[in-house]
Amino acid sequence: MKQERGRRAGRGRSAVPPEKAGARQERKERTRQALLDAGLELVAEHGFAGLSLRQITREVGIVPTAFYRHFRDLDELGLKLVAESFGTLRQMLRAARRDITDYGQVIDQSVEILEQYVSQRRTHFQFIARERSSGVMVIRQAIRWELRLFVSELALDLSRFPVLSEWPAEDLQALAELIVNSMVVTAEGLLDAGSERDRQDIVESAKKQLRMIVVGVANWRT
Amino acid sequence: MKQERGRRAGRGRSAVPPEKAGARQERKERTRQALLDAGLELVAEHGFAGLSLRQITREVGIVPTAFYRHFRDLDELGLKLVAESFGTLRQMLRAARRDITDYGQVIDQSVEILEQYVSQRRTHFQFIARERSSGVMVIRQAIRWELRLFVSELALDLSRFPVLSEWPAEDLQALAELIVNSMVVTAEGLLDAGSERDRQDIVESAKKQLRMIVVGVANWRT
DNA sequence: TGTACATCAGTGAACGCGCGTTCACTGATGTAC
DNA sequence: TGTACATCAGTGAACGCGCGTTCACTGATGTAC
Repeated sequence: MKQERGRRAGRGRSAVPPEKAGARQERKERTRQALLDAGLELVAEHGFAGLSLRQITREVGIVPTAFYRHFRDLDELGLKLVAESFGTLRQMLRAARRDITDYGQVIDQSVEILEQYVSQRRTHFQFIARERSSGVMVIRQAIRWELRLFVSELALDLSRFPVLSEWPAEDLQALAELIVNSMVVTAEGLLDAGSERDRQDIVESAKKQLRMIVVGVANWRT
Repeated sequence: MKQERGRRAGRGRSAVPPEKAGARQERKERTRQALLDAGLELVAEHGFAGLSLRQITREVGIVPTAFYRHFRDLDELGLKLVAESFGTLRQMLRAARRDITDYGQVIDQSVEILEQYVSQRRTHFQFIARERSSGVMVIRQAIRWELRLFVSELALDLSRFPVLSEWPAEDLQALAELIVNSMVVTAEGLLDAGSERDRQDIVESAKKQLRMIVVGVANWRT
């Protein structure tokens, strides 16, 4: 997490590493990403409202004032984290489109993909789950907006299923919302799961819930 | 929100109001409730993590140090707010048990009761929705725990429906979870709704989703 | 009913702390000739 | 290839601010006689 530069800070006159190689721009980009990573990590611990600029720069190993070379303020960093996190969500949706071929196993496979992504990109899911309802207005609104887009994208995917191809847009939207909400709650559960047993219970419950929804869908008349 | 005492603070030597009537205990209780109310109000604005003891006491009109006469720290006040908020949720569940008699209208009536409670006890719902996923561990855990209890209570209610009386406990639990999650998300939506139009869309979508779930339930085989 | 003492909710001064932000700076990297 | 100047990521001192918490206090209310 910390850059090697960090350990050197405060020793010599300058914190810039002596190695000649690498463009200035590249190093700036590396620092910027380190700030984003540290921010994400700290949000997972204390929530965005509990985040401090000094804490982030301390983690990265630069002086607090250097933060302003990369972001106007904490909110700007937060919005970048929103974008980054939804990038991961979309990646997951693409993986689902790609990997789910057998419609008979669509539920099990969906939940497994979710499980895999939650464990691999833990902090992104944590960020969205936490800040979706947080007290920091600008972040909350950005997440709500992205989530609405995400629901629409899923609704489009769903319309490709034979059973759903004739459904009115409203119904598809409501269904996609129901699924996304269940997925978000499942992800939150997985993030908080204390044991392997917890994890399996949550996965089983999520599958059961999706199955109920699918049974509802199969028998639905608008 | 402010007690009349508040406006007098800082004028005379003592902030205690001159009126003789009322036991000391009663006045203490009034201050305590004023602290809880002010806390709830401020959480709705900035989230619990953005709450400050000084802000609360300023709102109530007492000096910061007097806070300690009522609560050990902010967390203790927060936990009281969790209890208070779930009191409202249980009251709503009782209202549903009492008022829903026609099973044909169970969905419309449930959503209407939710709508009514959300608008009447706005801050309690806001508190639960916000802090359920917040970065403040002790509050988050308390809410999770209460929410799990609440799901079990609903599962018990559901088991009284003829269609569900033969369901295994696991399935009932999963169904109750699905319903509670949808309700929580619906409540969050209602809290954020900007216009009457928004509100109606959310209500319609919630009803549609519950109907899908009910159709699923009617055709369910474990 | 009156008096002497105990209780305790609220006071106000004081503290040390971490915060975000400003500012003039430094020195390695980049560029023009 | 060498020199002179520009750029700019990171520095470090300084600021004012609101915070939680401590402490000894005050004076209205409560109680015992």
